Amino acid sequence: MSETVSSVPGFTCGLDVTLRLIAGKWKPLILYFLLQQGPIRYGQLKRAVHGVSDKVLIQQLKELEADNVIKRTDYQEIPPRVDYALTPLGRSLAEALEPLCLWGSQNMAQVARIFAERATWCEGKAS
Amino acid sequence: MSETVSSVPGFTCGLDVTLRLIAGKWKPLILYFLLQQGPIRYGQLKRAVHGVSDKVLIQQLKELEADNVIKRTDYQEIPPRVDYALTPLGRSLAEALEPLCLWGSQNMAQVARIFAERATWCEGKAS
DNA sequence: AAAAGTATGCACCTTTTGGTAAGTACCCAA
DNA sequence: TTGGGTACTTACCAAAAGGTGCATACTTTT
Repeated sequence: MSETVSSVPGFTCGLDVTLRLIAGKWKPLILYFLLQQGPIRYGQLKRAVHGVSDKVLIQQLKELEADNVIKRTDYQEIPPRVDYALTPLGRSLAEALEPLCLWGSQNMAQVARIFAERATWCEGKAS
Repeated sequence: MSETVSSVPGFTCGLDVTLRLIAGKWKPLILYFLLQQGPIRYGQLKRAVHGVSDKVLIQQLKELEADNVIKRTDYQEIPPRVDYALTPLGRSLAEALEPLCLWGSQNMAQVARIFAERATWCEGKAS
């Protein structure tokens, strides 16, 4: 940990490496849904990832593609038909996210209570 | 996935639950270092989490404590001596992060190349 | 008396991030 | 001719997030 493998970014540990690669509110969810349902169309992915805007989804898809985490296939049709899929690198990364999916599913009730308390706490501050 | 367990936040899936709980640039790293070295002092934690400011570290520690993810122990001494440790909930969450640590360590070289290309690409845009 | 150390607070600021709104291109259907 | 659908672009903007700089309290050390 006292030496970094690469000088480009100063990674502090393995977790730092991964987090920087998937930094972006929607990227982990994009990978998750591509793992579950991929390859899928742009529109289908947008519906799966609730709440994201076109502008940001496209932006983060471009970044993931540039980083060789996902693969984009344009069928050159009209209307446009484009598929997104995980690369081998992306697949291994998405699989590493699975324990977080499992953890969230198993602890959903407790986390919901935590968020309810957060809401109460924020309301208290607002007054 | 069409029904959410709780109405407080509209979770889309288990991963969404987890990501929202640890949303914050430094939180995953805080959990990671507490798992590796905990319980530890504030100063030691700050050194382990490279680059974070006091203001933000304290803020995110407060949030994690409020969410029952970590536990803070003030020994009421002068100079101040404060320990931070994982709660059982926090420990299980930190353990779910371990595959991401492993993935990052195993793919560090390739990710470093990705970041190098990003730098090249950004330089191109800057000119 | 001044400095050091530890953990933390706070006002203000900069940067980052995600979103809105309007637009594009082109074929097909109405 | 107009509207719909798909995937995507772009200018501008608001909110969120993280950081800076200075300060606090108190004991011990110099």
